[in-house]
Amino acid sequence: MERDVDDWDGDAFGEPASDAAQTSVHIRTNSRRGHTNPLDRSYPPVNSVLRALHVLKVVNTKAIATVNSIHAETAIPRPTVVRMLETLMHEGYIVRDNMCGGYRVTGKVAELSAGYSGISRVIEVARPLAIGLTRQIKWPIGLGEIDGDEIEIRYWTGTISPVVHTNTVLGKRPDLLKSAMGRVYMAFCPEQERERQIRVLRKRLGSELDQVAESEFRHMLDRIRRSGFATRDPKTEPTRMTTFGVPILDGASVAAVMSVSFFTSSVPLNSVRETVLDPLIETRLNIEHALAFISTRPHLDTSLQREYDVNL
Amino acid sequence: MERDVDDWDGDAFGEPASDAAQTSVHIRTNSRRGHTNPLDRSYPPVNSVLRALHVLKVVNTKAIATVNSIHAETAIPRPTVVRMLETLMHEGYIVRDNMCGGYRVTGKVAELSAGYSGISRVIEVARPLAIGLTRQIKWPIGLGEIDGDEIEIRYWTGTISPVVHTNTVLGKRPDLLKSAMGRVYMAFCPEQERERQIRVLRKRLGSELDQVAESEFRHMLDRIRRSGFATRDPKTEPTRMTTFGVPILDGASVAAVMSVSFFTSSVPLNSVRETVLDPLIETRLNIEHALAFISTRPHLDTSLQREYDVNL
DNA sequence: AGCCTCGTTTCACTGGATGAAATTGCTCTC
DNA sequence: GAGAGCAATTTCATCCAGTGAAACGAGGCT
Repeated sequence: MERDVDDWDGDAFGEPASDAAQTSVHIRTNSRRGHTNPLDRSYPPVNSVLRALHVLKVVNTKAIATVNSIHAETAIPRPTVVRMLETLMHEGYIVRDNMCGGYRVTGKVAELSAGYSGISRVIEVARPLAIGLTRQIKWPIGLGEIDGDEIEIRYWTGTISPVVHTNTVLGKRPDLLKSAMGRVYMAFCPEQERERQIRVLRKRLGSELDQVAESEFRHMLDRIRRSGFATRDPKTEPTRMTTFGVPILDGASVAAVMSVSFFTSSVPLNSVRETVLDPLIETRLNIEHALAFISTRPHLDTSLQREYDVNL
Repeated sequence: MERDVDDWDGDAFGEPASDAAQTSVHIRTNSRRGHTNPLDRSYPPVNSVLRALHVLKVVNTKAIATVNSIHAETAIPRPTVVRMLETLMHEGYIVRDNMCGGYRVTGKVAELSAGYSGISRVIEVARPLAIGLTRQIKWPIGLGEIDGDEIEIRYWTGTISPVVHTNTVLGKRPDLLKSAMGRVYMAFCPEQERERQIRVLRKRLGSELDQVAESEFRHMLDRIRRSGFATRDPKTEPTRMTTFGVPILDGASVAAVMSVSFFTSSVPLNSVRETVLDPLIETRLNIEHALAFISTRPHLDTSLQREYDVNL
């Protein structure tokens, strides 16, 4: 489809249109400047795919669905409804069952939504807040998650930060000992997980992590828990920058970790707390509130909905 | 595709092939005899739909997916991968985000699997057990769920019962006062729900449910809770048959209700317990165990999986 | 038995889906 | 900074996959 900046209302996504978007410059998926336009497309949608998804959605809203009831609700011709159903049956997401008198979804549909329970959900919630914070303080925000014995950085607002000219940090894997994200994860993760990770560190580092070093590390973690944030070891690269990290907690688990980096020389020491750290902590709290909200709101559960006594 | 009975291994579904299936007779979705063959198809699967589902499944398995990583895992050509991704973006299930360096699923994917949480899940678990019971005792088994102020029958093995020649009971809506399913629901549902349903009954029946009748009803529910099963009021149709109902509990909630019906005159009174009721109760316990098992088993959660310390 | 509804099957039609090739943009190394 | 390599996107000729009206058959209801 032809790209038209007027089709995109920046305010609809809680963020003003960037210069790049306003001038209809297409931002690629791996672009390091600007941000992708949610309405950008290279192709028209594939019609049969739209239909199959529509049929699947409708079958999910009914206990038992029939060809006729799906046709009535979707306006798709009956032979096409049958074709879509049989394609979904082929993949195991739906079964046809005359003992039910229709079609129903199977447990296998879980694989079509399982990915949302992880970092995708945190990013979806955190994204507008992180973008807002970068617009406010200029410095880039990162989001990462534990992956084995390292943190993997999954999100970074550096593409819209006016002070960022460096390469990306997406995909980078900061360690658990010296990085801000790693340290804050170790401080706030469940104790059993922390002990397990420390055993892994002992095994990997050998004499580099002797009893004295380990004791110092544990005391550092205590201080981080009390203060609520971690700092990257200043002897590690990039040495001209400071990085703070805070946890994103979802209940008792560390759903993600968040960081901010800035040139040490460009922020007066006595105002770091006010201009960088406190806004970071406030954004963390907002993200956690939003996560808690979507965890407790009523989910789409048709049986619950139908049991309500409707008083008109 | 051409139907070939040899392609279907009845044992794979825990049930022997019926005569109808063995002779390749096609059983329709609304057929009242025999059972549908899971491998029966009128059309070949739609290729673009298969690809889109495959792409969606793969994106769900990754935190952040790229065109190249999806191509590597699916063997789908890159332009086609982009086409499928953009179709899924069109429906809101996936977003492209250069701040993540790739594509990720959104919370909207929940609507592709939400339907499984209800009666579909109970039927999926209960189906082989109910079929086994009908094969054992000959009589048809029904499964229903509460829908507003009535039970809706969602499943019935009458299509394979050798003693059933009547019309179907699928879609029938037995009431909460006199039917076996309704009474057992009222006995075992949470107290708040029971009181709400009784208020609805008072409103609807007026003087037909005076204080004496209501008190008798409550005492009956007490007896049903103690005995573990309900019986249909013998004065209601079909009068020549007896129906027993038991609850299917999932935790504290009544996930479904299950019933068996038989000709009263064809089962000696002194052997009803042994030949009909006890097998029904045993099947109920097996279904509940299976439901509990799938509720607690580890779900597909990629972040949890990746955190395990792999000791090779 | 007759009529209506639902589910399935047929098959002529055509434009939508395809993917190799080209192009463009990004990453990494020296 | 330059250049090679890789990733993402775009182009467009091709053709058969997806379509759905019509027909058919099975099931429901009176």
